[in-house]
Amino acid sequence: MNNQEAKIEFIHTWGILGSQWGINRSMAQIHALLLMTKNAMSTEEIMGELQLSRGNANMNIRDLMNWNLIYKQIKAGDRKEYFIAEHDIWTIATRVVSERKRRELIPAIELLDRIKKDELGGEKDAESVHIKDMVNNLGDFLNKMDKLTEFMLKAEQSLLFKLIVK
Amino acid sequence: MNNQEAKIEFIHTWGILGSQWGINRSMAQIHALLLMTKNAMSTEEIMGELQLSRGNANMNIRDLMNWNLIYKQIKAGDRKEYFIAEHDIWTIATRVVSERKRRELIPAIELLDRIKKDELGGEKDAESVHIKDMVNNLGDFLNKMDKLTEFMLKAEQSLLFKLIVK
DNA sequence: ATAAACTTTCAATTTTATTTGAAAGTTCGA
DNA sequence: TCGAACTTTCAAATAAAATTGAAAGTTTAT
Repeated sequence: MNNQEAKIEFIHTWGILGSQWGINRSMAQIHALLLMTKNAMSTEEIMGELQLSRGNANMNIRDLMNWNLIYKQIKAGDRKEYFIAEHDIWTIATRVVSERKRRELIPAIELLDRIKKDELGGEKDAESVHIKDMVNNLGDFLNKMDKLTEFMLKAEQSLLFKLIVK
Repeated sequence: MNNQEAKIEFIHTWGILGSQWGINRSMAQIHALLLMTKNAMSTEEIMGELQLSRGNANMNIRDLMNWNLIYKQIKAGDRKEYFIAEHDIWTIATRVVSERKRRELIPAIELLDRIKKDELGGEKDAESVHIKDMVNNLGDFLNKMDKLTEFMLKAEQSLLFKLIVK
């Protein structure tokens, strides 16, 4: 019945959800914690709040920085590093899309390009033709998806949703 | 330099890619194999081709059927079940989007709805206001994403890409 | 009703991913 | 240059996920 409880519930469940879709629980929870925290937190504070080891906290904080989902913040007269989340949801979304593109889409496109270039032959039997068709179709589709993500990354949030969602 | 080699390379690498983005290797490989195979295959044939145990093959075949990415096919005068992949790339894409929506988006929307309804209080301090704002903004955004996936699922392929990709 | 042909289940095992925490590394002020 | 304050690394431990294969279950033809 108060916002502190809401925050705890959010962090807990976001961790479970994250782990269901392939993001490790610690990373999802650190992100959830920083999302719901207005000000920057130190590694110590994060470790304490989520009961994580130093190594685990450090490694997942670095991962989140690689995703550009959190930033380092320096406080004057303090040697500790503090971390603060990107709080703008549309910015978060574009960062996630851009990272998924880099990890999921690009390697698949590269695979299909390589196969097309190096391996596809001109055999005319039905199975061979099918393979060639599938490689081509899948390659074309993935390139369109790539364009689609580019569009989204360049578009303004309001434009995208006006266009699509009325 | 021939299509059979292309098929083998595709299956192998698709399995690795799949496992990098949270789909288990067996499932990704079975899907790749059936994608690249024109005709339906039996469990035995799949096991043989990919060197999987019966249990593993059976379980991942069932998963792929739950994703609606492969279908059971019965051959007259044969008791074995055969499996064939959905070969149309746009149809595959809509099935994947629809499954990811069900698994990734809906649970997150439900979490935020629940928090909004049951837990958010009216505290006025900066941290509490921040939590409330984030829950609301994230909830709104996820609902828009839900609309976006609905749009994609209803749209024709050509419409979507004409609209977005010129 | 039986048995052969086939599919599904699941406890045990193996593999992979995550987490820990102490040690090594770095930075900075005095 | 030293050492305190802090961050990073990484081998070992733990936890989670995938895989195996034999046993149990199901279906069908006779």
